[in-house]
Amino acid sequence: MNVEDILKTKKEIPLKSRTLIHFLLVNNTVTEALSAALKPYGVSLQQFNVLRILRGQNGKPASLATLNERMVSKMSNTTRLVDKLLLKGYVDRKVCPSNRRKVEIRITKEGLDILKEMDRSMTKAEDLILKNLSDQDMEQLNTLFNKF
Amino acid sequence: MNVEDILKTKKEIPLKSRTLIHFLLVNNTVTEALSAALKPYGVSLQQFNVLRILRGQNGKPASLATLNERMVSKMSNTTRLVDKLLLKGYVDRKVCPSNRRKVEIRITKEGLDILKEMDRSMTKAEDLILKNLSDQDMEQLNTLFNKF
DNA sequence: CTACAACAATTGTATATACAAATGTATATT
DNA sequence: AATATACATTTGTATATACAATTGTTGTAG
Repeated sequence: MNVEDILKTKKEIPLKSRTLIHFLLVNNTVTEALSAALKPYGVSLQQFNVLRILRGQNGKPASLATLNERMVSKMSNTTRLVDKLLLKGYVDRKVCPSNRRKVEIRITKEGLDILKEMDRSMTKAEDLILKNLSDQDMEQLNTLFNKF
Repeated sequence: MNVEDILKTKKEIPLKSRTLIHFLLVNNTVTEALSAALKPYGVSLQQFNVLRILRGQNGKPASLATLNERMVSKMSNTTRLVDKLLLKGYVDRKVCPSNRRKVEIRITKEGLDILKEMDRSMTKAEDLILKNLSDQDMEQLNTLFNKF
């Protein structure tokens, strides 16, 4: 993926701008591929993310605030995001008995099952996205990403 | 920005997943910073992008299809995106006389002026986002991004 | 114990995005 | 010329996201 080709410009783009534009372009291909992998399951990347976080809790419930901390996007979504997962039966939500301001969210058996299937699909997508990168390339990327 | 810290997990994450998660995390910080820089001007990143493309046309009009090709996201937005810019007076749209299916979109004087201001603000944001990266780091990133 | 601040989640509203269907125009086929 | 096909954009609809305001609950100071 060459930036100048895509932007169809002859002018040289300053290194910083070029890097960020390139970043955003790659982001699109990445998120498109990942979303496509989840499409058969009818969940968004964010919803998948929440399911994974809940699985990582190993039965312990998570509050909305906890989810939000671990996720990337904003709070206001989280309520409605969980609503969607609830409708699909992948999570379970109840008021926390010790602090009624909080809610306890858990992944259901059904959620765990479907998540396992999604994992397979996601792994395939990841392999495809990263097929041209060596392990060393990825290590390098991670090192560079740490500088952001 | 360390991935394991953010995800609060003890388990080692496979290299590929780790790389992609890290990528998405960086994407959030990047887009947040860039959007924030544009906020005072009341335009989204996409709108800014369109204005830049139009400036790059040097007076030549662009059709929606052209914009769409140069942009990253999807067509359906583009009509409405241009609507917004039109409302703000930053662009001008008329039916193409030689092919009435097409539209000719141009950036206005006002658009050019405001774009110049935005550029300053964006450059500052870029500097901030990339403050920990050397030129060599960025070159490396660009090389790696070419593999996607 | 009352009033007030802080907390956790939800709701409202506006805007953005994705995908499919529809509109209007041009080109090609017969 | 009439019809079908392809093209370029627009519109409809559902969903996603951002930000502010609101609700209900808990903790605390007087």
